[in-house]
Amino acid sequence: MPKHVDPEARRRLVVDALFRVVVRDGLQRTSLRAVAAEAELNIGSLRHYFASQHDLMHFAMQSMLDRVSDRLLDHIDRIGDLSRYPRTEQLRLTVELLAEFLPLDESRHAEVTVFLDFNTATRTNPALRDLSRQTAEGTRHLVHRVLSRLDASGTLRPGLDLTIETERLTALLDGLGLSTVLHPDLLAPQACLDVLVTHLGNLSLPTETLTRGR
Amino acid sequence: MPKHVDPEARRRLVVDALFRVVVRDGLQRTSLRAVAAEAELNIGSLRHYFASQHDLMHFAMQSMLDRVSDRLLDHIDRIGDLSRYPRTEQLRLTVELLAEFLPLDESRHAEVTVFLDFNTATRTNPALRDLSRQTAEGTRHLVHRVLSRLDASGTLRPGLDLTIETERLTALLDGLGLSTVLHPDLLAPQACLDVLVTHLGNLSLPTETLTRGR
DNA sequence: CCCGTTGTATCACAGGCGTGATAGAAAGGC
DNA sequence: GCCTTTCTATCACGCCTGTGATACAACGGG
Repeated sequence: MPKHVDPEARRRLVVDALFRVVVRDGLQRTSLRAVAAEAELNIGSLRHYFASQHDLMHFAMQSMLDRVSDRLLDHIDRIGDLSRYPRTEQLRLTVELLAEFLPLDESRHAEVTVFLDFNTATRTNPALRDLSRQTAEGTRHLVHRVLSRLDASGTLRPGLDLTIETERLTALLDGLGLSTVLHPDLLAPQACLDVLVTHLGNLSLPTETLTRGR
Repeated sequence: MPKHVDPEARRRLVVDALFRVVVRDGLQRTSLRAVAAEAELNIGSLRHYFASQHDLMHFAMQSMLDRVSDRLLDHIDRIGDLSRYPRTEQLRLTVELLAEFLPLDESRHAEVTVFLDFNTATRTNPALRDLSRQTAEGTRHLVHRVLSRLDASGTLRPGLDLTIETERLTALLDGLGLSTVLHPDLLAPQACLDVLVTHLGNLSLPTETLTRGR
């Protein structure tokens, strides 16, 4: 016995509309009325599902983070145990995993755009700071874990300071996302990927050593 | 015979106030009234020096970019001909130059904060897009030039793709700035610098080769 | 059928915004 | 001293914002 409307689906619909408005007009111009219009909903309806603007924003940001997180966890699951792959393959898989952070297709481009707008907003918006903080820590943890696994497999060059390398790779991913979102014409998706490949190649042992070590 | 007020100084005063408001409250909440209050000026006065909000914003962004640009050019002048230094010194000088982009002290922190807020705003603000675009290109040119000089001096490892390396280093700088501004507690200035040093060290020939080559 | 819950739709209000218009003060060349 | 230019200060207007209040429709269990 289904209820007339599914509140959860309704919220998703609203949040999707919000994302579209943010991508199109920026978070600054994302008002309740604009979102309602985009969702083809009356503002009264919208407010029935979100008590306040803050509620909507918080829920939207949380939703975005959940989607990214889910996709990453799913990707990690699909990979399984990294150490069972040959080392060159490990690098390829790692690139693919980290590419989830990059705006390489339209969907991820939109996602990174929203991500960026929300996160920069948190600097002066205490209500969302915790979310942003946790995300930043989460990203670092993931990057650190990935690097640790590669290191444990002997794929990386010895003597790397993983703390620094984590920060370096994280900053690289952030910077690539920023550039691509702000200046898509200056940095094509493929170039973005090339940079990531180069970086990981740089952290790893030379190819001949890798293939010998397979 | 000095005029009672120097219009140029007045504008600088207003722009400085605007920067403080942006740092404190974010660009979103930087209204004419807020800037006027921060500058302890009447909004009528403010509007006498800036015909419209757009004028003020454009002038402010241009001013910020000019300051960064001036500081960089000045720094480059101070260095002079890079190739006359030993190679390890070249790296140190390069780190120092590129550190001008990083929020390592309070002044540069504020600057990067404003820079970031303005640039992210340009995504959905056509009025400032050109400025942002030129800046992005300018940064890439500078980074490319620095890498080229190092390469010409034989300080870098051979076989590097400077196009990719330019993008990589630019993204790294952007990412470090972003992290430090959004999460100062997660990435200390010194760590920021460590990452940059590591990166440049990574691009260059091993130290023993460098000292032999001096 | 009836009633409570759920959803939809409006209205009104206070507050902030950029901006046009305007009035008055202050300064400086003549 | 006068007059023009420069500067300061206010008022009012229309627009958009989030939100409280409220009325009305629609559903679904009893």
